[in-house]
Amino acid sequence: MTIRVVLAEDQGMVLGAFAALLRLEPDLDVVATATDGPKALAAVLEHDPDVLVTDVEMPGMSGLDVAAALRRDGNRARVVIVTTFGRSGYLRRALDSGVAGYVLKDAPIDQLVGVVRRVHAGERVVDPQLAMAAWDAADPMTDRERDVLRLAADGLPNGEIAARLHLAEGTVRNYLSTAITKLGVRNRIEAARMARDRGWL
Amino acid sequence: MTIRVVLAEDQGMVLGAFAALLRLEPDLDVVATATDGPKALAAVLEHDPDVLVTDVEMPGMSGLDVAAALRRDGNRARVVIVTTFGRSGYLRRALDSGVAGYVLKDAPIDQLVGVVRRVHAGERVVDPQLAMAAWDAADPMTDRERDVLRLAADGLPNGEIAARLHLAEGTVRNYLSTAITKLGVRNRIEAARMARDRGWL
DNA sequence: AGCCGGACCTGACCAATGTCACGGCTGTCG
DNA sequence: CGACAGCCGTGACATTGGTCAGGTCCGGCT
Repeated sequence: MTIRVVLAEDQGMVLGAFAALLRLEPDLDVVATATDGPKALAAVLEHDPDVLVTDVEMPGMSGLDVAAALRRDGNRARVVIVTTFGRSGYLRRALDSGVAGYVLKDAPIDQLVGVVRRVHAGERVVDPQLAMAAWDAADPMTDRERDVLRLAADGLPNGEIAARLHLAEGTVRNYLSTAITKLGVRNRIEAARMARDRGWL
Repeated sequence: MTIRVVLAEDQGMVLGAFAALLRLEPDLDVVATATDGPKALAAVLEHDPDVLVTDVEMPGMSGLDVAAALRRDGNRARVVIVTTFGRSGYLRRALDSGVAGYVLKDAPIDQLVGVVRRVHAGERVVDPQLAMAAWDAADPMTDRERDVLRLAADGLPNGEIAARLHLAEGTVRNYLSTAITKLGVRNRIEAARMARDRGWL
């Protein structure tokens, strides 16, 4: 009774290393790999695996988007997210998307194999250290503030942000100002950095 | 005659995967691993390996810094850099630091093992796709411009940048202005993004 | 020597950003 | 209903950021 796994990760070398490692386990079978979001989704639909192991940040479609899409389709595959740093905002969205496991790339490698097995057995597994952090920092920003900050983070001037969102320039300034105040920072750059670090963008 | 390797990479899970993979090769021996720059340096000094395989971005000290330090000490270890995306500026600095190999994490996993062997045999190996890109984009910024842009990228206001560098505020503005002009962008945010993407910070 | 180019540094000026006080709208609770 | 709280949207005003036109100093070249 082997566990059939699909593996998605955009960095080819890391993907290869994870795949080689999972194949070493006699009860695991890596049936397909993918290097971006859409390919990951297609691979799951084609191979009908027990578990999808995926990175969050991938070209085209994030691992979270893939998980949400599978959820909508009623696909039976259980999803394990593997990500770089503890962006607590991601975890929140991941849980909303029905993700079954959430592991940090900082963790020791054995943990990955363990989580795949436990998730397949029906458990929901989240790195405990991260689970703590997720709840003490809820996103304080409104949708509009997030929209504006996202564009500002790319270096767009207020005028252009206003044009894209069909707002007055003063309004854009206002949203940025409230975002800056809520996050307790000094300007849009620090605000963008903090929001990004916490997975709020 | 096994090749003795030290492996440095800050993400524990990736480190573990690479280590497991290299250990599968009969002619390679992973004698130590490290999760930050200073530990990598210490591990090389203690174990005197043939090859150091290291990430660029690590806490404390970058892989490039470690390579430069080894070079200065006349250490015999040959250095292979493994990094995420093709930041051409990094490659330039890497070659200056006497690095022997440079591989992208996007590449297939087999390449890593091959490069380690070829580097140990005395070759200098650089991902050819990347080697091209490195020379068509030289860093146009002066040292001072880089200093200022680095701090601006962290969100510091001009006044504070001026204080840290013992400059007048007008001077800071001027450096940022020239950097913005040279890079052909609209503001400090875009300038920081571009410089980062190209490995110029 | 005199000239030139480039990095470094500066203040004055205008444009972009951040703050504030204010309305309109919607939903909730007594 | 009326009071309240929260999000959305706006213009006027102060602060910060970007541009310009210089100035000094140093090394290379004629």
